[in-house]
Amino acid sequence: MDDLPNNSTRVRILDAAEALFSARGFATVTLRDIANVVGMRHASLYYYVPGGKEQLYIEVMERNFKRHRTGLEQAITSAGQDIRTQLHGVAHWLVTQPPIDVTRMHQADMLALEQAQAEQLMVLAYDSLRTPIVAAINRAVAAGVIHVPEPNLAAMGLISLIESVHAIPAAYQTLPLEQVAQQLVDMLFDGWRVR
Amino acid sequence: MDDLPNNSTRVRILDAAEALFSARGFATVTLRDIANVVGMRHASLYYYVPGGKEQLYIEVMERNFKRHRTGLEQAITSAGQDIRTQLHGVAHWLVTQPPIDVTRMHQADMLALEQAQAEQLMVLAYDSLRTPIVAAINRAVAAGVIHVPEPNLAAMGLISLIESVHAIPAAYQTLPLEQVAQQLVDMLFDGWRVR
DNA sequence: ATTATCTATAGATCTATAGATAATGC
DNA sequence: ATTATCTATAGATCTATAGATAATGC
Repeated sequence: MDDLPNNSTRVRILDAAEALFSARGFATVTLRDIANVVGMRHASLYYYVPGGKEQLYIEVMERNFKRHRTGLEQAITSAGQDIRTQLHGVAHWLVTQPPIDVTRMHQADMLALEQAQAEQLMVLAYDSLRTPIVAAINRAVAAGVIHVPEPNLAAMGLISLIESVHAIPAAYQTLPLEQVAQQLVDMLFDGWRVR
Repeated sequence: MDDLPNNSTRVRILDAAEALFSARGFATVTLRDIANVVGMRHASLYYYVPGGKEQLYIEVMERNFKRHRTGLEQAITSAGQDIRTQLHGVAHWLVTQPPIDVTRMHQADMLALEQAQAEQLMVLAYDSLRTPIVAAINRAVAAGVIHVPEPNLAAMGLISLIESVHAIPAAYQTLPLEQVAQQLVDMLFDGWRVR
């Protein structure tokens, strides 16, 4: 990486870009949108990110997923040994982060990138999100506490389920997202079928 | 509605637009993309849809959700009384339809529409998807077969979980989507916790 | 001097419209 | 005559670059 002016302005640009790209995707966000949040003209962004919109997206998403990997690992570790509590920790972490829409990334955003970079980014995304959760699942399966036939599928399904809280319109939000996400986790953990 | 030239070409345009908008969203799809699929110049689309891109999106999505409502109801009805089989029917129906990404719709696509139309469309979306599934849930709850604390949340969560099959890259698709969707339904139905 | 930002603008692309032309139906 | 499609183009917007200007640090 080139570290030209690695100061706080650059971080503010990345933060603004991350929030916007995460919520709305590559095509829907313009450099003007990002510059407006930071409080500068869009041309000035090229001083901090010479590669332009595409580099900005890739850099921001790589940073995002690397942070998610450690964030998820810490959320699970600090939750103790109980798998349900660990999953609540996962839900809490995800809800306090910018939204992740893996389907939109895969089906829309990646089309704007060169294929090699797109594939690399998607691998990073899947690995970062999946690995910590699959590890927690496998430990609980080994302990005989849960039964999960397809841990990889289960981990990505859990992510999608939790992220679906961002589909709820403001008018319907009676509870804080944090609690809704916990309800969704409990639903998946306990299952619909009566016991 | 104006029914100008309500022939098969118009239906082909709507079909192409629906597939593209559903997969990639409003901003990522251009009128050229749609016209290319149909095999005409993008200017010719205005003959069939004078309201342009926005009308096309709204009309296509309204058609989409109305079809989902009846499609889901029929999938559930024709599945018999067993709730698990009914949910497999839901999964089968959804997987054979264009993908639905409610989060992307809510957070990105709706920004391109006028607020009143956006709200109306989102209400139609939620009602069309939720109602048939909530009805099935409530029947099974009344019969004492399942336990679902928040049926509305559960229904939308189920949709998101099933639609997450579209986040799987082609290289990882070892099973047909139909079967993966069924695995996800079973996972939610049975739950992770050992019985 | 260097760093950070701005103005101005080129070039590409997209939506939408106007008007011409070809194909079809009476 | 009407229906269906095309060409050409206006107007808007977006990414990106060039070069000017202001602010900062030695």
